[in-house]
Order: sequence, then structure tokens, then C-alpha cells
Amino acid sequence: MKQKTKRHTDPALAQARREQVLAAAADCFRRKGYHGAGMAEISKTAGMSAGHIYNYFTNKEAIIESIIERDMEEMFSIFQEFEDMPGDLVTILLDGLDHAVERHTDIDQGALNLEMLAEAARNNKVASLLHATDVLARERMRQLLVGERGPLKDIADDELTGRIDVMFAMIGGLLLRKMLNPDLDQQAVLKALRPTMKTLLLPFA
Amino acid sequence: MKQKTKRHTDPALAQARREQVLAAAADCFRRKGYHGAGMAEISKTAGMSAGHIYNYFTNKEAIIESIIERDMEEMFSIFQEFEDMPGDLVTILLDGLDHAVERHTDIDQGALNLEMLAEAARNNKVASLLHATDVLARERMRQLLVGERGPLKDIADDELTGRIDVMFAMIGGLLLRKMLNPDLDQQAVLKALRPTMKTLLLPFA
Amino acid sequence: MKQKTKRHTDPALAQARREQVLAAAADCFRRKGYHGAGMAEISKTAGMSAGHIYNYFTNKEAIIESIIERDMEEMFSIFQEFEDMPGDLVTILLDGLDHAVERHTDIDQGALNLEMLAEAARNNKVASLLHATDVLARERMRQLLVGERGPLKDIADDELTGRIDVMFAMIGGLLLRKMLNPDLDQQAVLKALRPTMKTLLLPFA
Amino acid sequence: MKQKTKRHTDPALAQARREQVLAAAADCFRRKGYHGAGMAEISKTAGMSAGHIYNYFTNKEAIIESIIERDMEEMFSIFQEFEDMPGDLVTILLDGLDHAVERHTDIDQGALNLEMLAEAARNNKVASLLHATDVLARERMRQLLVGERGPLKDIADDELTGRIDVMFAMIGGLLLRKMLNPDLDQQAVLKALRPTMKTLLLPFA
DNA sequence: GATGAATGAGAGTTCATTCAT
DNA sequence: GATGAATGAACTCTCATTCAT
Repeated sequence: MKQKTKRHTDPALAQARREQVLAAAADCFRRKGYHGAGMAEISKTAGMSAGHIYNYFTNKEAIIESIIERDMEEMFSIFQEFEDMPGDLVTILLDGLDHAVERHTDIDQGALNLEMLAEAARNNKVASLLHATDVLARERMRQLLVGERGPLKDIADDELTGRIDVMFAMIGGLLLRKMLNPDLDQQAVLKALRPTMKTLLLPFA
Repeated sequence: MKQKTKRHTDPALAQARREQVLAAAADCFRRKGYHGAGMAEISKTAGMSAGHIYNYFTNKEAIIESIIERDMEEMFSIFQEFEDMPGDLVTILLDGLDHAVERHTDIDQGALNLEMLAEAARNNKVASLLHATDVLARERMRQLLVGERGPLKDIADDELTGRIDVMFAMIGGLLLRKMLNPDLDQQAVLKALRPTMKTLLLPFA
Repeated sequence: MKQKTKRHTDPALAQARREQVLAAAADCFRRKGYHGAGMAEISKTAGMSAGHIYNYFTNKEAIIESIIERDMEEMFSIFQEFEDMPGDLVTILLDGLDHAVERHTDIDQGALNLEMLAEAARNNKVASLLHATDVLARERMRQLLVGERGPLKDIADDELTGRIDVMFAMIGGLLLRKMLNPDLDQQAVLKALRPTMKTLLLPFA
Repeated sequence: MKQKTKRHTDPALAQARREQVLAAAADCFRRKGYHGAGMAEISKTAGMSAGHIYNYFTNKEAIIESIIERDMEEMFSIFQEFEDMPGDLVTILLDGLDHAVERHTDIDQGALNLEMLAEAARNNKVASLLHATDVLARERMRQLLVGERGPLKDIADDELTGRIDVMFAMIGGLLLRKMLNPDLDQQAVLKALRPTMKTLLLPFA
């Protein structure tokens, strides 16, 4: 429901317009929040009239939904990268922490993510999308960890579940840290993060 | 700006009224979010007229600001408890995880906290309050860890900084986990969380 | 659903405000039509802010519904008058034609009635109200005609049905006549109308 | 104003296009009403782009005006039929009632007619067209009734005027009846309608 | 001739805030 | 102190109309 089914004669143009809107909306949501940003402001940022946006999105909600879906796809590509990398998985994941910290301490993206989470608390569609995304992310992670190359092939299922949630909490929590502590020292965080993640990636003693 | 400077003839009554409003507002924000809850609903929940609220708070923003201040005080009392407990600090902190998980997976409180964080991205007053609270919380934690009974008396300053941020990220991140995965298994999380926190509380090998 | 259930401290004031709005809206609908008249215009005509109207009516639709209900009540009082009058019913009804013509050639009321009928074609709630009103009106008329004093006690049921519909068509149709022929001569109409109605009120030869 | 004065290179094609639009618009207005039907829907129904319609009609109003003109012509052809029929005029007119009832209880056409009448209350052009049509219709009827074969050659002029208005009210009113009472029994109506119309077509006793 | 992308004014509605009582 | 009637600006969304192609 997040994209108008309306046919456009020039699909490339339509896609370009859609992306214009998504970029503008993401920007506005970051700065003003979902409710704080009006369609007027979004349209001005997107460089098109407010009315025209409705040729590409059924309503404001559909815009944030599309943004979420876009993010979802991006997340999958990250998992794919991990899966495609050769070598020891623990090493790969620990090395990946640098990027993860980078990504989760981008204050603009963080603000946007918070908006989406806050919106999820009162908008079922948004909540469903986020839940679905999370289910898939956990599943991908699980398969990574118990797969052929996985370091946790032998642990109990619910222990694995707990570990994954704690990993995600830790990484996702960085976003909150950056909001609450803008001076967050990434290098210091990484130094503490690596041994901690290692604990989670290997069987407990 | 969060409290009217207006003089009230009966300061005790005024204080009671303020707390009535704060409790009602927190309740409404939890259920509907900051933007979703209207002054009408808050006033009904508080058992007083909408207009009357403005005798105690200059506007809606001032209400959420006051709620944050109240929460801040609550957090300090938790640190105080840790400090007052006798025995081994690592044990105390690890035992405290049960309560921490409990507190951070309360979905209503989580929704409210997310609202406040999201609001911080665009409301300077809210941001300042949260930042100040966080500075104090980190400081309390630091003193706990490097204090007389502390397990990390000997590590470098910036390493300690990193560890604290990761601990806070991990605990705070649980809030996000619960929002994204409402079926979160608290016991499984605790089982993974304890060894992980222990890694952070003791010098790395 | 046409009246807000919201409690008002001063019901008399509330009622007065409601009537202010209804009068203003009826006026605007007459002049501009239901769709042509905006809430802004109605509120200006009513002498209150647009927002305030929503304290008394849930939405614009509820306003036209209330107008219809008001008209419905007026219609019943007219039937009541007929029923309360002593004397020969045929004479009473024929004498009532003067008022009927008067009422149905009021061009403002006519315009408003047409709006309501046109709106009924696309608004189910309005249609239901009008249908319900019409059912009741036909029933009242039927009881008048077959009642103790009625002139058509002995005719078949479906003949009676047909007669009532033709009577109502004839009277209601005057409204259309006045719209199409503003110079309509009321006296001339009455001269033709009386014998015609008499034909309908007495058994056919 | 109802037709663009713009010159078209192929007038026949232009005329065809105009009729395409009129047919589509009439269809849409019937189903959704004048205000309920958008130019987008009309253009889709007409099988041409919205913009192109503006090459044939200055605006939406011009479309309904043209529809009225078309209907006007249709009405005249009905009178012509009566005039061309041989035999007793009273019989012809009474026999014509079947068709009249049929035509005036078509609920879609009725909705369209109501739209036009309602529109007349606020659109002078529409009002003028309808008035002019009505003048002509009354004149045709008058000539039928007082003509060579007419049954009312000897009655006073204003009595005739009144009778015609009542006849038209009765027939036109059926449209209202059908809107208010969709279950209207056509046969029962006809049984009551014939004697009533006969009363109007013959000198009063 | 024909398209439909694009506009922008204006629609109905909500809600934080004010103020007379 | 307390009320809630009243305001009005801002919101999302629609749609007749224009115009570059």
C-alpha cells in the first residue's frame, strides 16, 4: 500500500520523483520529526508541489513506510556482505563492528530511526513493518551463527535467541548513546565493544 | 521554562496539582505518544480543566520537560541503592541486571522514553535535560567502577569511558529490542547478558 | 451521531449555539449548496470560529443531518395539526392546500430541500434519514385517510399506496415547479390543484 | 460559455469528441453527482486525457450546461411525438403516462436531474437554461391543450396556466417520490395517476 | 490533436492555547 | 483557584485547471 498503483507513462521519471520525495521526507523527519514535518515543508524540500506528492504516495504514512522499506533493503545487503565474505566468521563479525559503530552513531540517521520507532508505538502499519524487518534480521543472524561456518552451532536454541537479542541491543543501543552523549568516543567504544561482542560470539566458558 | 514562575497562594496545593498533571501526562504519553496525546485527554486524566493546566505549565512542552526531570531523580535513586549495598560490587551489579531488564522491557515506559528521545532531536530544552542526566549517570557509574570497591580502579580513563557507554548501550538498547521484538524472552536475554556484562566489568584478559 | 455527545456545562447555551450553526448552515447551503458552502463561510455566518462548530457537530455531514431532522419534526407537527382539527377530513385537507402551496413554493426552502435530495444520491446517511422520514409521512397520511374520519376507508391497500404517492408527488413537485418557473402563479395553481386533490381524496367514480 | 469558440481543424472530429465527453460526464454525474465526479474520472470514462477535455469545454460547469442543452432537445422530441399522433388527445396523453412514469422513476436520470436543479440555485447559466426549457415546454403543452384537437380550448388563460403547472408538478414530482421512496410501486401510481390527470385534462364539472 | 505531470488554492478538521466568568 | 467556551493557525489531502512536450 506504500506505493501508488497509478500508472505513470515514464516509470523512470516516476521513480526519480519518488526518490526525491523520500529523500526530502527523510530529511524533514530527521529535523522535525514525523509529526513536526508538514507536507508543505516536505514538498518544498522535494522541490515539487504538495499536491503532486500524492501522485506518488497515497498519504504521509505511505512515505514513512517507504523509507522503512528502503532501510530494510539496505540492512539485508549488509547481511549479504557478511555471508559473502570468506574466512573466519567471528573475525568477520568483529571486523564489521567498525562499520556498525559508524552507522549507528550517525546522528541524523539515528534521529530518523527514533522517529520511526516512536511512530511504531502508535501506528500499527509502521510497527508491523519494523517487526517484520526485525524478525528477518534475527533470522539472518541466527543462520550466520549456526551455519556451516558459524561459531555457535552447538548451543541451545533459546540461548542463541538471547545472545542475538543482546547483540542487537548493544549495537542498536549505540544509537541511543549517541543521542544522549553526542561526544561519544567511537574509538573508546570500539575498544570495549570488541571483547564484549567476542564473549557473545563464542560459547561461554 | 518548565514551571510557571507564577506565585500560588497555596504552594502545597500547587505542587499537588503539578504532580497530578505530570502523572496524567506521563500516562497519556505512554499510551498515545507525545503528539498523539492531546491536552484535552491529559486534562481529563488529570481531573482538571485544560485551561487550568496552564496555570502550572507554560505549555505542553514544559510538561514533558518536567517529566524528564522527574525521571532523572528516579534514576539517581537507583544508583544510590547500588552504592548503599554492601558486598562485592560486581556481584551487586550483575544481580541488578534482573531489575534492569525488567525496567527496560516495560513497553509503556519504553514508548515514553522513545518519545522523549525523539523529542530531544528537535527540542533543545529536552535535549539539554537528557544530556545533563546522561552526564551525571555516567559520572555515577564511573565512580562506582573506580571507587574503593570498584573492579576497574586500574584501567585507563578512556577505556573506562568506552566501557560505560557500551554498558549503557546494551541496557538502553533492550528498550529498542522490546519495541522491535515484543516477544523478547527476558530469561534468555539475561542468560546472555550476564556473561557479557561481566566481561565489561572486569579487566580484559 | 448527528449531535456530539460531549457534555456541555450550560445546555441552554449549547442548544443556542447549535441552532446558530444550523441556521447559518441552512442559509449557506441554500445559497451555495452543500458542497459549495465551506465551513469557513458557515462559521462566519454563524458568528463563531470554524473550530468551535466542531464542539457541537462531529463534522459537516452531521450538520445537514441535523437540518433534516429538524425539518422532519416540523413535518410531523403539520400532520398533528390535521389530526387535531375537528370536522370533515376532506375539507380540512383541501383547505390545507393553501398552506402546502405556500410552503412548497418558498424558493429558499426549496433550494435547501433540493440540496438534501441531491446529497442523498451520494450520501447514505442522508438518504436513510430522508427515506425514514418519508416512510413515516406516508404512514401518517395513510392513517389519516383510512382512519375513523377518513374518506378512503374502503379502498384496496395498494390503491391507497398509489394515491398517497401521487398526492405527495403533486405537492412535492411544486417545489420543482417553483425552481423551474419562478413566476409560478400560486392562485392559478390552487385553482387547478383543489379539484385534482379532491379526485385523489374520494373514491374514483 | 458552454462551448469553446476555439477553431478546430476537423469540426466533425471535434463534435465527436464533445459528445464523447458529454456522454461520459452524464454517466459520471448520474453515479456520483456533479460534485462527486471528478474530471479525472470523466476523462477516463470518455477515453481521453483530462487536459484534452479543456480543448472542448472551458471548464466543468460548461459540461453540465451542455448536458442540459442536450436534454432539452430530447424533451422537445417527446412533445413532437404527441403532436404527430393521430386520435383523441386526452387518450394519447393518458396513454403517454406509462412512458412518463417510466422516465421519471429512473433513479439515475433522477439523480442527474436533481443535480442540475440544485446547481441551478447557484449557477445562473444553468438556471437560465432550465427556465428557458421550461418556458418552451409549457408553451408546447399549452398549444397541445388549446389546439385544434385540444380538450381545453374554452377555459381561461390563467386556469390553463395553473393546470399545466400542476400536471408538470405531478409528473416531475414522481422523480422526488422515487428518490424518497425507492420501492415506489409504478402500477399503483399509474392507477391513481390516470384519473387524476384526467381531471386536469377535462373541464372541471 | 493529445497527453498527464504539475500546480496551488482551498477543502474539512484538529488542537494547543487564551480568557471571561 | 478553576472552568470550558472559544479561537485560529496549521494540518493532511483533493481536484479543477494549465502547459510543456
